[in-house]
Amino acid sequence: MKIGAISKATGLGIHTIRFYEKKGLIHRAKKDDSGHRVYNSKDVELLNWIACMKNSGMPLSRIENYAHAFYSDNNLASLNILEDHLNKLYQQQADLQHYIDVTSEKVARLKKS
Amino acid sequence: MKIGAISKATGLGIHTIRFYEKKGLIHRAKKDDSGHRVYNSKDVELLNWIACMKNSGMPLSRIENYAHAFYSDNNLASLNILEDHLNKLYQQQADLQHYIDVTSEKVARLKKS
DNA sequence: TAACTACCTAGACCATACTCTAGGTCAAGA
DNA sequence: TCTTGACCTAGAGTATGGTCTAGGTAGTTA
Repeated sequence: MKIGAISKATGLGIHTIRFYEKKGLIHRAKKDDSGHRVYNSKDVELLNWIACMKNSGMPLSRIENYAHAFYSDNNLASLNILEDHLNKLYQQQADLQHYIDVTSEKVARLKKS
Repeated sequence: MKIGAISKATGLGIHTIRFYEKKGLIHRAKKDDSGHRVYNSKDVELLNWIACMKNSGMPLSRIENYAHAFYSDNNLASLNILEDHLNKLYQQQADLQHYIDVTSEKVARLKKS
């Protein structure tokens, strides 16, 4: 699987994947005889997780921690990071609920006036 | 009320408030005899809303639309923007729930292994 | 063989949203 | 009067996260 294929599989752009590699977010991919990057299903799995975490607002610096744990096959470390992430998502959920409440209230007030 | 006071009142930095003014997000403030910006309670209200919308992920370009409606005292326009914003918040809520589900599942799986 | 496509590298460029600096004014307190 | 602190302007610098360009290689297709 080359970069174009994994790009399609994960929804991340080719430039973005190379950018993540350059940043150290993902490991330097193995290259085939032509010097083209080669990916496997584990890479797809990781990049899909990266996309998921990114979309839920995790900064790349934190995603990098998760990626390191993922590569080290250190389930405990991965678990810690994911639980931490989950807590952040719950916090986000609470904040979001607050913004929804405040905004709904304002909408209701405007509708009455 | 000068810029330092409104900064404390809204939690936005002094530089940030001047930056918002420069961007056209908020109106150019009136100046006193010393050339210092003067704010009133309506400005506090708007800046608090801006902070709220910003924290819930609205880009400044969209916040600007709301600010224009706010200044024009056009309740209908404000209402439209706020309802639109509310819909985006609900969408965010659904997305967030999805990320929570997926992450919880992964956490549960890791705990079993 | 020529064109076409996907890939490569290094590095420039972009958008967003600040954040700070330099150099200066002004009013009040010691 | 001198110093301190809050303010001013214009513009430079920073952080994040991409996105694109130039110039080139390699394999496949007409």
